[in-house]
Amino acid sequence: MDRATACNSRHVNGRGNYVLYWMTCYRRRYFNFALERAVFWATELRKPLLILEALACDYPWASERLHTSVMEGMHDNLGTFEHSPAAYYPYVEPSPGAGRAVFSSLAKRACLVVTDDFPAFVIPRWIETVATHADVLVEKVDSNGLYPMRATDRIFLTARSFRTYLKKSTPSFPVPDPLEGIDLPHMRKPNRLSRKLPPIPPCVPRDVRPVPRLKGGVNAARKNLRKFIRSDMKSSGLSPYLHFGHISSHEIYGEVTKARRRDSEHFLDELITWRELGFNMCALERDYDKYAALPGWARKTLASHARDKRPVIYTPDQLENADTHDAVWNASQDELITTGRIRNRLRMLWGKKILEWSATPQEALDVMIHLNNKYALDGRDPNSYSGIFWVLGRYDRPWGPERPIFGLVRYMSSASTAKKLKAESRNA
DNA sequence: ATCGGCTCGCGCAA
DNA sequence: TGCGCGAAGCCGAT
Repeated sequence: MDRATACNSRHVNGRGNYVLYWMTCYRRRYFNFALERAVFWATELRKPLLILEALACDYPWASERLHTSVMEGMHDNLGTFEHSPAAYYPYVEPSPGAGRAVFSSLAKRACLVVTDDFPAFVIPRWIETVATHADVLVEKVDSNGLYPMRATDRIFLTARSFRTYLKKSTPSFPVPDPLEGIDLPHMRKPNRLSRKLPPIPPCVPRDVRPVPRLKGGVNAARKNLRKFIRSDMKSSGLSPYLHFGHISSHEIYGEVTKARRRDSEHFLDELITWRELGFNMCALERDYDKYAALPGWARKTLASHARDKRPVIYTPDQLENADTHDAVWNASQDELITTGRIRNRLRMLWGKKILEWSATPQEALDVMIHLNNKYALDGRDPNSYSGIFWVLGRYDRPWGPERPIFGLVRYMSSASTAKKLKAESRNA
């Protein structure tokens, strides 16, 4: 299986009480290779399966908004795992650090730990810490996309070459429901765990409000998928669900293909080529979120314009508060703050202007990462980093004429973006 | 409304 | 070695 990776060289403890699935990113029952793997181990060892869906409270950019989405997903999962052969427990960390003790006491009694292999944000560090301290085997499993992200060690620099590579590879699919028809021993409720969801802990910052119109969880995800396929196939709105793992790209691919719509090609390219291109970068490039990982031509051309006079410079605070002279840009930043998303076309303009209005490209990068991770429901994801770095030249090519600040990095203007948006809404 | 040129990396044909 | 082509553009010429 090219989706499972051992994270330490410890052994499976056949005398453990259960197999522990530490669910951190694929927060779902269905189409989940990691859960499938955990079920395999539990069956093999004839042990109960304990699923711990964990939510920390002190990771960077933790907010009421993100907690709400994840906990809505937990609420759905309480339903989906009810009457299943596995023991499912949501765990919402009540205060900073509390989760460590709970996790390590659970891991002590486990035969092994299976967890989600996610290549970005804090997850790789968490897995490393746990793998170092655990007394048993820790396995991470890749259920991110149709193609295993570690099947190659080549970092792809253009979508075109990645597309050609994918055409030559074979996608692999998890079973729709890994718990169907499975018989496992039952287990007693572990201490300190409960099937009830607590309120959002007081330590979670309240400054980024939830988005009631965009409910998290597998039920809302599937509802949105059905609606998307029934309608125009233009903007799916599925990226927050993909990010939290409330739905898998395998299921989306399956449903879209089943519908046999002729206009689905663009969407599938976005879902597969572009989405998995981002996972390829994060999985294989250690510095995926650092300025230094930009392509050489982009760094070179931006450097040669580093000392260009900026007609306007806004501070990170002014940008965050949507306090610029540009109405189109302010609207996109407002949209990000209130809805947790920016529409596709505006998203790129949003970044290009941050580059134009920051003292240096490095500062622009910092601001983009901060604002996107803080407010976007689908932030902190390989795809976010693709979008942000695209602004600075990643996956793009040079475009003349050479301009101030941008050099040969593609430029965008608010006026023509606004014009295109208007034309699009007229056609709709 | 549509077209080419701006410029680089990659894959493929030769 | 050369050629065509590429997520989201812009600008000026027709």
